[in-house]
Amino acid sequence: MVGLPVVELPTAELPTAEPESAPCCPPLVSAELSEADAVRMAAMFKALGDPVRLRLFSKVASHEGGEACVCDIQDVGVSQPTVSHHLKKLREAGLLSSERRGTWVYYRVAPSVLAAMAALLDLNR
Amino acid sequence: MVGLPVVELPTAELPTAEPESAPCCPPLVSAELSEADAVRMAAMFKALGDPVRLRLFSKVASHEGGEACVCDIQDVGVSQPTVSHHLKKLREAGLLSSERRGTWVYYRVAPSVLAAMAALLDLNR
DNA sequence: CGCCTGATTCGACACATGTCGATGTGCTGG
DNA sequence: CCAGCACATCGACATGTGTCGAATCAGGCG
Repeated sequence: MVGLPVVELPTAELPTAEPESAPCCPPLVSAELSEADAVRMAAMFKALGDPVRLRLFSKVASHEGGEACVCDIQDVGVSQPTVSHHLKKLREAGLLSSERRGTWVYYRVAPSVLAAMAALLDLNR
Repeated sequence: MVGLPVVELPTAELPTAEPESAPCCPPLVSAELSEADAVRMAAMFKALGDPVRLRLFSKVASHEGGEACVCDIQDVGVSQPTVSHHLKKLREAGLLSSERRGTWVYYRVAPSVLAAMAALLDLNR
């Protein structure tokens, strides 16, 4: 659980795919961030910086089996298109991944995300 | 340590003298967030969701002695008023506190912030 | 006092973001 | 093949956000 290598964030799985294979999360407090690192990490924080998105992320993360279909989590007080919009943002930020199975689309937390956040805070030092 | 009334984040006020001693963040992945918690936590993430602010935060956090004056950290590629603006945002989000000593204003990371982020990720479970 | 330096505030502006209803797409079942 | 459900995309709109220069405030120093 400890000593994980810094993990890479997809940053986008849409048409706009970039190489962008660099590690995402140097410790936040032990050394000053480079501009490039700051941009990448800020994108992650920004994606979680909306109450609706944070709730959606939490619903997926805490859902049984580690995944949830949209219908399971879409009750967050905004319209269905808006939910879809926010899920897309989370996907583009590399925090969630999606997969269609039959009628439903299932979302799960991207595997390396939590480890990345831990590394970010330098908690496994 | 868990299950207590999560604390209100400042959300405003420049005087910046609030106690702010309790943890702010229920675990993010073990259970679904309430709307109120989501709003509070999202405000925190949002404050870190800008590259300039993230760099400023990192500069303060990693600075020797745990504090830095504005002149030490203002080289982030934007004008000095913009730096001041972002520092204000970080202050309002409860992430930094400031103190004037003579000519200079010193910023430091609010004491409970890092612990709060750790709790948020449920890493001390 | 007057001035210089450090820092915040103000006013303005371009741009990004969150939201909605309407519409489109993909799959299933009759 | 068509009706219907689950999601996604589109277009539009109000609001929020990051940025700047100019003005202002706060201290130190001649």
